[in-house]
Order: sequence, then structure tokens, then C-alpha cells
Amino acid sequence: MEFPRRPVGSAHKHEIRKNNETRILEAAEEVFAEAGFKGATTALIARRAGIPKANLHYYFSTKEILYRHVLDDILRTWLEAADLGADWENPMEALRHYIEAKMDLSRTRPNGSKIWAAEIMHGAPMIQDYLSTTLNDWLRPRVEIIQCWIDAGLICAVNPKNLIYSIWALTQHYADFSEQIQVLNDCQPLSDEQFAQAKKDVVQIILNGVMPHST
Amino acid sequence: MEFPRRPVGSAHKHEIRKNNETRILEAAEEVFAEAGFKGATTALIARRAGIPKANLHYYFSTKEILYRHVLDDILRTWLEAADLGADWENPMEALRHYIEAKMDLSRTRPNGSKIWAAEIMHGAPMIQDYLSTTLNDWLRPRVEIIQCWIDAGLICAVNPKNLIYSIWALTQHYADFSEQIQVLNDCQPLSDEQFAQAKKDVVQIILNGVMPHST
DNA sequence: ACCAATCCTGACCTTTCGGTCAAGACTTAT
DNA sequence: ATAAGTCTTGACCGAAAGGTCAGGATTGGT
Repeated sequence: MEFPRRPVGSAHKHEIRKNNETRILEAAEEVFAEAGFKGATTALIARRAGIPKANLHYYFSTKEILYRHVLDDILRTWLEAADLGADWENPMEALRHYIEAKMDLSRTRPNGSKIWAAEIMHGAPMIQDYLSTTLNDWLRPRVEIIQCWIDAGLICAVNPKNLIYSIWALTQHYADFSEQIQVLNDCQPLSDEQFAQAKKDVVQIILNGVMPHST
Repeated sequence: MEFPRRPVGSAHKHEIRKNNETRILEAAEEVFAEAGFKGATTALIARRAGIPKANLHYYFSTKEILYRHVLDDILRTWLEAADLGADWENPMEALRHYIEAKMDLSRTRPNGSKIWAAEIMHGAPMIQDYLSTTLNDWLRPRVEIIQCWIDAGLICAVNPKNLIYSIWALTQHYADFSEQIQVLNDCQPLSDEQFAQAKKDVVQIILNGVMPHST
């Protein structure tokens, strides 16, 4: 996303603010993903955004506040994508749809996934309450639905939470570990074809993984 | 680094050094896992190890050197566990064995997994060459073996690398995201029974996931 | 034109942290 | 006992980074 330099005279205040906030948030997401919260510096974020550091602090008074905004942004994206048209009536189609949506997110916003992962790994200091409220509320009905599928014999007996964790793990791996995957791919980023294959393989493994055995 | 001449009878000094180095390395693994390389402070590591900071720098001159020692330690453990008795002749048993070994590692050394993950996510600044040499060399023959299985119809057709990534993703998830899992488990760490169930579920999903359909 | 509100920024302040140092304490060999 | 080698540590230093501020620039309304 880029911001065409607008003629000086026609910049409206609210556009200036919106424009700058967006640039800062995008730069921040990059830098936080690369360096972690502690390793990221406001000076670097400002440089990436093309503004002086003091100007960054005019829009986001502290690094922590900026970081929280980035996290909020990630959260919103994830929740929106999580349920897009998910048809929870049909197990295989529902799972396929959810997995594909999450794989696409890993492809398009790997930085968000990395920031999220780092936050969790370091004890989730800033999002504990989100985990135990919003995410927990999201999880509970899904667990129940999956349990129904199991009771109805539509899928294998597994712990429903473990199935969801498996999907998260598999899909986010392609974002969080993209550098490792790249190195093991002759130092080339996965091509669109390779990523499509990965998506197919992940779907196949999960779907076959929980598909009832035809005795 | 000076090479002290072979200590003749100074077993005691040797013990002191060994002892302190071990304590420091253990404390360092904890702190690096909790805070990341940049977020970790030598002062905190020293406090955890129960020694003054200056003493830590007597044994490990710089934070980066200490970090590299921790990484080496993790690597050695992982490689040792990776192939323990793996029987690559029988796909299902080989996969089961490897998955279970990796799950056990996630349980016993979650901090190692977290440090590894954080290192990769931040671009693997310190282990790039390891990835492209040792890990790549480890991966290549496994890929070939899996390809043989596929050609022989012993498992489904998937990209062999994607199968391995899937195993890594699923098993390490229980280490890297343990805090998230804990919060979603009523803020209780997974009990031994729950973890055993997770292990079973992961094995089942992967094995069923690549088991050929009985057509 | 003028004033208020908003935006911009170089210079500066303060804290933190990795790393150093010099002096002292302990262990071992002779 | 003494000397040599090793370990311990409080005090200190310089660099880096988060954050502040005063004052200038730009915009918007009247």
C-alpha cells in the first residue's frame, strides 16, 4: 500500500492524520515482526514510515500504545476472516473453508501472525484478557459443534480443542516459520504454486486426519 | 578464549566452573525464552542464576556468546532426539515414533522450542548457516524416503517437505503456544493426561492424514 | 487578514543495559 | 608460607533508546 504524495495545499487535516497513522502502523507491523516488541525501536519505525521520530510520538505517544494498536489491527483481521461463510453444518466443508481462509491469511499477512506468535510465546503480557475473553468465547461454541460432529460419527474422536490447535499450528506455521521454509527451499520464497500445494496438503492432512475410517 | 593448560589436580576449580556455567545456561534458556534475545538482560539472567552480573560476564564475555551457547545446546538436544530409533522402513511406525519424540521434547523442553521459534521468526540472524547446512542435510534424505513411500503407495501423495513441516508445526505448537493453550484450558497447564491425549490426537491426525484411502 | 488549532521537528533529557575494571578472596602446587 | 592461577564483585562507563519540549510551520474558520 502506498500513499501518493498529495500537493501541499490540498491536504486536509483529517486526511493528513489518517494518512500518517496508517503509514506508521504499517511500518510498525513490519518492524515489530522483524525485531519483536523489545527489539523494535521507534526511531526505526519512524524512519520506515518516512517521518521524524518526534512526529511518530505525536501520533502515538508511547511505543506500547503503538504496539497495542498494531495488535488490535491484527485481531480484527483475524476475527473477520475466521468465520467468513463458514458452514458449520458440514464438517468437511467447514474445516476446508476455515483452513483455506487461515492459510490465505498466513500468505497475505505473515507479519501479523509473527507478532501474535511472539506475543504469546513471551507470556502474552498485553493480551491475556483478550485470550481469556474474546478468544475463549470464540472457541467454546466451536468446540461444542465439533463435539456434535464426533457424537454423530461425522468425524473421528479427537479432543475438539486439539483439532482447532492443529489447524492453527499448521496454517500459522507457514507464516511464522517462512524464513526457515525459505532456506529449505533453496533460499527461494515459496512460489504461488508451492504455496497452493502447501494449502492443499494441509487441507488433505487435516481432513483425512479426522475423517472417519470406512471400516 | 585462552586454553588453560590441562589442569593437573584441580578438580575442584573445574567443578566450580562447570557448575556455574550450567546454572547460567539454565537461567539463560529461561530468560531468553520469556523475553527474547533483545528483551533478555544479562542482569536478570545473573539474578536467576544467583550470581552477580559481573560474574556472568566472567564466564560468558558477551550476551551474544551466551545466547549462541544456549542455541547450540538446543540444537544438540533436538538432533539427538530426532532420530532415536526411527525406523524409516515402516512409514506409520516411523512417523508415529518421530511425532512422539517431538511431542515429548515439546513437553520437557518448551523453552528450547520457543527460543528456536523466536530466532526463526526474527530472520534467524544467528543460525542461517545452520539451517542451510545441517538442517538441510538432515531434511534431504528424509524427503527422499518419504517420496519412496509415496511412490510405493504406502502413504498419500503430499509434498514430502510439507509433511515434515506439518509434524514440526503440530508438535512445536504445544511448546511455543503453551501459554495460549493454558489460558484456553481454564488457565491450567495441560495435565499429563491432557498432554497424552494431545499426543494421541496429533499422531492420529498425521497418520490418518497421510494414510492411503482404501479404495 | 488574523487567530486558533493542528501538525512538524531538532535538540535535549533520563533511564537502561551491555560491558569493563581493579581490587580482593579463594584454591592449589611447591 | 608463598606464589601463581582462578574466581568474585561493587563500582563505573558509554551507547542506545524511549520520551519531552519549545517553538516554528501549516491549515481552517471567520
